Amino acid sequence: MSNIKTLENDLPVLEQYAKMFKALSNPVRLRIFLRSLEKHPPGMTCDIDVDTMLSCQRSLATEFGLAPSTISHHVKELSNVGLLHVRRDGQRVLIWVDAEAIQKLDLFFGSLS
Amino acid sequence: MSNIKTLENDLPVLEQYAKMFKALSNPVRLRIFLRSLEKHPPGMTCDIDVDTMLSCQRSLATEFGLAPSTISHHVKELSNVGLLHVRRDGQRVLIWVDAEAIQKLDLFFGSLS
DNA sequence: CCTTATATTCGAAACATGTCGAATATCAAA
DNA sequence: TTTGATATTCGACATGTTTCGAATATAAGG
Repeated sequence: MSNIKTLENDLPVLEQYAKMFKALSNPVRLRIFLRSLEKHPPGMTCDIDVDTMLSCQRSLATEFGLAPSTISHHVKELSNVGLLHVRRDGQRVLIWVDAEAIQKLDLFFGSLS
Repeated sequence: MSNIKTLENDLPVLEQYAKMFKALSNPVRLRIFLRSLEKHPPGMTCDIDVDTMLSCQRSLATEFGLAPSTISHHVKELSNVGLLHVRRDGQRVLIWVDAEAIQKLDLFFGSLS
């Protein structure tokens, strides 16, 4: 299943993958993605471990040397393609990775080698 | 090994991955990549199975409905980041995927889940 | 050497992306 | 309800991407 021959001709699925790769193609977004992953490993749900989820885009902004609005923009792009989940929690915004998306990407490259 | 904590702070490596994702972030390039993969599975070297390697960018151009110069450009982008190998063979140009690059990408997502 | 078939480079046009700061929105706590 | 802290949206700008066609390059065969 998920073999190359099938994938190669499934244009809609191909475009979906392309979008995910595009989301990860920016170093800033890739860092945000990995940071959220560290704080909130896939498998846990939002309700189990809220405190360890990555929050505070402002701290990311200062750490990366970018404007908060830029971080906000990148987070949105990641969530638009389903790689990240976003939820407001008071003043902060919690973000965490989508476990299924990672699995999908893992399967993609696993099926190639 | 290749754990997230390390990866997250290794900016040069991160940028390398970002470049690979960018190369795969375009549907046309993703198709070219998968096509070359099908024709020439990783593990085989160029010398073993030259005849089955993907060649003829012109046929790709007509198949994708794009100008030959556009295909040439995309192939170059893929090879620039080490995902594709290119070799002239007479009038044609042979292209095939880099097995190591795929393995690297597989490892990347494997280490996340 | 000319012709034909392929591939690449180049310049240009249209479009998308990354970034900022200002304005606005959301929320908690005084 | 006002203030302070955070996040988002918006408009603008610089830069990058995608694509083409024309010009050039490379190679095989007459």
